[in-house]
Amino acid sequence: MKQAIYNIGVEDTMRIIGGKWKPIILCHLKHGIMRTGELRRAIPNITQKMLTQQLRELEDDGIINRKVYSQIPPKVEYSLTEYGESLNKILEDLCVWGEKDIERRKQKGENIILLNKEDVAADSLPYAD
Amino acid sequence: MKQAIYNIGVEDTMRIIGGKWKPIILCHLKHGIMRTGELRRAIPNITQKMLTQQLRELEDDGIINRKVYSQIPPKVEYSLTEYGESLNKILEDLCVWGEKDIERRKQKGENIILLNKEDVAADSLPYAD
DNA sequence: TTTTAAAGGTACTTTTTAGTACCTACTGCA
DNA sequence: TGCAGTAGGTACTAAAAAGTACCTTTAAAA
Repeated sequence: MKQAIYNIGVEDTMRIIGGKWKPIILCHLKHGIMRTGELRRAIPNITQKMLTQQLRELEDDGIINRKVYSQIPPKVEYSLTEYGESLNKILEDLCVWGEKDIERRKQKGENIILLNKEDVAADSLPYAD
Repeated sequence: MKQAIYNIGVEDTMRIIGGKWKPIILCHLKHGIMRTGELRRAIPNITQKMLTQQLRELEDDGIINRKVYSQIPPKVEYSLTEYGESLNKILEDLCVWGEKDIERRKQKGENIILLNKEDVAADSLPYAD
């Protein structure tokens, strides 16, 4: 059995949700169940390979569920596990912080664009400013 | 001027605080001012090069301050900017989630160790490696 | 006189991560 | 008949990130 040694908790968190695609995948899944194709369309530029690979790792870490329907053509649904949902607040905060940061940089004259503010559910979320 | 396009806020957040070392550096700096050497001792295994490089990038993104004292030998202090402090809650949550996750995995029999629950830390102590 | 400590620079190499291209199976539809 | 949609797998390559080794400056201490 291989041993894992961490110096600080955040190392473990980042091992699990870090990288280029995992935070994005999780930020979509926190809204509910999604099929593979939905995720692929929701995440422009991700390849089938990277999507599947990242989903497998998240599944192995107990963050997401993979539900396979035995039918043709195949149907697979992904969702956060109960444990994965313990990340909901963090994921939301990460999204919102980024949205505000982009807004801030835009104000400063940077050429920066956010395509989907899909996350905010704007009317239900009071901005603490 | 180069253009930055994001599909979702979390992409920007991760660009700024993601990677192997930045979350760790920031989790230390959220406790207050630290000198370069303190950070180096607090983060075992980080090299001088990576430390400086990551600190520069965080500075460029407006997250941390770099205060240079004109003296020999040199003295440089790093701290979160006011803007950087808007990440405090997120950083704390990332740390705590990881600590709990490590505890959970340990209970499940995984061979996993957390050396410093850094929030009680004497994080300026020189650790032998 | 040599060494140490401080902070950091730079060229180069290695490792890790991500991307490309092409493959599977099955069924319905035009 | 042949292609689209669905959810993958796999070998190989490219790019990004991180690591190694060695360099600088200066004052004080050994």
